Amino acid sequence: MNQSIDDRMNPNPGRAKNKGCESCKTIKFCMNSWLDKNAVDAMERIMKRKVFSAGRKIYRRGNPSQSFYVVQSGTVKVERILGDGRHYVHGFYHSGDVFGIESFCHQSYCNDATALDDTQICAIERSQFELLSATNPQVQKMISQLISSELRLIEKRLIDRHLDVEKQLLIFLHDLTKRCCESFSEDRRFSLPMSQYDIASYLGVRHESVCRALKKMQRQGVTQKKSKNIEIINIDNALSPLHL
Amino acid sequence: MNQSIDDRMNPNPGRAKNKGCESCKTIKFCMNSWLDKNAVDAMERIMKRKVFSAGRKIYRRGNPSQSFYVVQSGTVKVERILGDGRHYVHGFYHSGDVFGIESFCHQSYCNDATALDDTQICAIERSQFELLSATNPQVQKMISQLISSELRLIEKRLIDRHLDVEKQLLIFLHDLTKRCCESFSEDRRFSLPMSQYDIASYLGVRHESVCRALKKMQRQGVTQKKSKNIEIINIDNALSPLHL
DNA sequence: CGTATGCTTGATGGTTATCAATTATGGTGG
DNA sequence: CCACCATAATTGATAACCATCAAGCATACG
Repeated sequence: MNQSIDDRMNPNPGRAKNKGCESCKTIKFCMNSWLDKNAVDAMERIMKRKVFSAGRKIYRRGNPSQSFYVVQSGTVKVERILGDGRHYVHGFYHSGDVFGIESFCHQSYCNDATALDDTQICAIERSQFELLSATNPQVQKMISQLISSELRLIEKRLIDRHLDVEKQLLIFLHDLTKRCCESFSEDRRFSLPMSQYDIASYLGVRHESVCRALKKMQRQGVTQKKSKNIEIINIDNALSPLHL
Repeated sequence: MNQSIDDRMNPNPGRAKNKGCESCKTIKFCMNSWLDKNAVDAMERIMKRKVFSAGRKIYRRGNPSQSFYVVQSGTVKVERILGDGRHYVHGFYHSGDVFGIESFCHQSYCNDATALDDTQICAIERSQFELLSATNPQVQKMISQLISSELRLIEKRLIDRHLDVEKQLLIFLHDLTKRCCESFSEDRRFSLPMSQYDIASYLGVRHESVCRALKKMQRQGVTQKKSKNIEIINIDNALSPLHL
């Protein structure tokens, strides 16, 4: 409850040079894939690149929701603390993901957003975005599509929540692998950017359960761990009975 | 799996006379509350009223999602059958609710929609709606707001899913009371439009658990049952420790 | 009046929350 | 470079909750 202790809000986040979306590695994931050249150019003019170091807050619940964001590199955790003290993780966002959309139709942010890594993001101001959207139907449609994507993701989690912890964790790691490893056939070793506590909050279970499930997967040879890195060995076989 | 047995799709649904939104009892809940007089008139011209009797399908998963809908009276269940055979209930929709929005950004419907009562609805064709939306920023914004509302509801369910069945059921009945009873201070007796199986699918639990929880609430005097009617006696006291 | 569907109840086992305690890890300052 | 601290991860024991299976009852509907 003592906010000042954990107050890591970045008072003056680093600002990266705007090099243009053409040079951005995330362009193939980014919202620009919805848009034609003209719209991309217009979007590019209203995007501001920023850098946050690990642990910094990007926005905070209750602040006016003036922008939404695209992750260029790194990982962002979007969460809030519930009335009963639990942490609810709305989502983890990786390179190419759009976040802050859950608050787009609200005056103020519903969640806190925190950089888990050193993270580069593109900020899009809503006021400028709405000017653009008023004249460009592609841009209009984009925002509905983005909110709709969030809806699908949350609904998927709602449906998966009846599965036992181990299966939920398999699905979580599988999705993470798809996001974090460039190509799926390549190296599947990566370090988990979030803590077991974060994963537990995301899945709605206790951190002890996450720990035990991870251990069990290692014993069964589904994953391997070397220091902080995790490697997915044969997750597909483990997932196949799940009717995904 | 034998679809024809349960094939209750209405081949030729009744069509109610369009009397205009002014005379519609749901106007205070309806999407029209977002819009000014001009936009309401325009919406009114593209809305078609239809009647479905209990058990009829309004749309079906996989069909092209040409319309979305507002409930005038009655109750609509939106659900789909998952890969493992479970029924997942996306939502129940009552007077004034908008449904079909979950499929707005898709080519085809993601779910089946079924009338649980004799139900009157307004259908809004997407093609006509998008023409309207291209020139009217209020209408544009409305669709984002509607999808965003669905997102909030689903997220609420995701968060509540860790609660035990009895608490989830309390919350469910509380929400239902707010929707089904005109004023909250008035009579809180109403008949549940959906089966215990439906409620169980909505909450992601077994129907036996729903039955036991309902019985327990009756024993504790939280609810009373007379034939098919249920009456909420003192749900607020039961809900107060839940930090809602 | 028979059948289908929904509802009810009991017994049992499995999964996870909970509480408690210990070990590892990373970062900080001396 | 090491000692120290805070945080994260681990492990064990126990109890609560719910799924599951099975069987019987109620209700509606033709």
